[in-house]
Amino acid sequence: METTEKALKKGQKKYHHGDLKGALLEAIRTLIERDGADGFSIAEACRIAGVSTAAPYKHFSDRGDMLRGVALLAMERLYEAMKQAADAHPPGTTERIAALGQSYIDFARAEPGTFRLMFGLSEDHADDAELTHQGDLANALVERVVADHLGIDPTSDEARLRAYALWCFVHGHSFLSIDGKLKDHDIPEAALLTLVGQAMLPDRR
Amino acid sequence: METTEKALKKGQKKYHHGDLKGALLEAIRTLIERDGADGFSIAEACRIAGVSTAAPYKHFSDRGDMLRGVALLAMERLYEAMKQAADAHPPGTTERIAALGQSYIDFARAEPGTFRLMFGLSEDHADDAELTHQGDLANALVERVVADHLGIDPTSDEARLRAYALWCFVHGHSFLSIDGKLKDHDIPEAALLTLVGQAMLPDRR
DNA sequence: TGTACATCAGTGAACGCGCGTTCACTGATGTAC
DNA sequence: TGTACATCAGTGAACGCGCGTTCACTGATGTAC
Repeated sequence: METTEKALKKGQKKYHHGDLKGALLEAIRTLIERDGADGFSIAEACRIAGVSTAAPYKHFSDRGDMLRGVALLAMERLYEAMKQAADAHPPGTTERIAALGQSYIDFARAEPGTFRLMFGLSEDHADDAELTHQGDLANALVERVVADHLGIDPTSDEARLRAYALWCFVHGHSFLSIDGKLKDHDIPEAALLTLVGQAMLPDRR
Repeated sequence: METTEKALKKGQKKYHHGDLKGALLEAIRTLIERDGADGFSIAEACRIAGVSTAAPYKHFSDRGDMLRGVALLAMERLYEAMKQAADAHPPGTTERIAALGQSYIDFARAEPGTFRLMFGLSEDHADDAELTHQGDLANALVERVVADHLGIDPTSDEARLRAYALWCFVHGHSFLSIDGKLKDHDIPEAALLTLVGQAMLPDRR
């Protein structure tokens, strides 16, 4: 490790990469943003990471496994962003709901290719435990925030229904936005979030 | 034409296909449902249609043009389905809003691959006149139905905002549904549509 | 009604391409003694 | 502290593959006369 760091500092090439898995995931993510999840190639990711095309197979079983890795990391990041957004406002406020939705929309806009991957991957990895778990976390967070807002039980049918309705709306807007369907609409986003938040989740302050 | 029909009835192979363009579009649509828009291959569509791999280029400029053709037809069909759903109920009723939304959701579920194509195609064909026009038609329909429901001007900001909000919701639910994110949710769809319809578009009967 | 002809929707063979994956290998690393 | 060694993350060359697209061509069609 000592030796590795020295070599790094001197800028020498080293036989062992140090964090090839992380570097590949980042390279693939970049390529996905440029070419889409179906357009990226392992060969190009290897070129970016500066390794041979056989190297990734020490860390991933195949192409699908690489995409899965990118999607899982992205879901973790999305969850963190949503959590921070919600925590930034007190429970029961329209601002909290709006911030939660906005964090989701912002993520989709910042990484549209990765965002599409996260949801398009489903068919191949429908019963992947880690992906499912990460999705459940985000879903539970929305249900908790919505239930807090309405002052009801997070596990009640109403909380789950309203949380899902909110998610649908935010998800749909995110997709329409990154797919360019919003261009000629000039819809004010703040007004949109306020309308939905207040219509479906009446403020109880 | 006479000769062609005779040949058809006798089941003979004929040099000229008759409607190769239509047959290819249908073959491609089938493959898109099986393999996704990025997964379909021209070669396989040709095998299905029973022609050589060079034949499609008499009708389409390239691969992208073929996808564009499928998307355009699909958008026309979706628009017709939405129109029929709306026309089946009197203006101002919650049923009309619900039926309009349901027709959209049903289309997504019936042809998920094609549905994804219609919205994922945007980047390459952002300024395609026909695709844009077809999209505008559907959007105007939603705005008209929403405005009728609320008894307001379809071109008003409020009508456009509420129509877009409704679209977001239905679009998001459609995607989450076909991406399998609904599996563990067991959300009752009727309750969902009613909640959203009544919350965002109060019934004025 | 019959014939000559222009049109153009098809053929089928070929092309170059970059891909995902595998293979036997090499050499840096950390550890046991 | 020095050495022998197991480990395993890397190499680089090769593979077979199916793809999208192009080409000169062929032959069915409809039309002008």
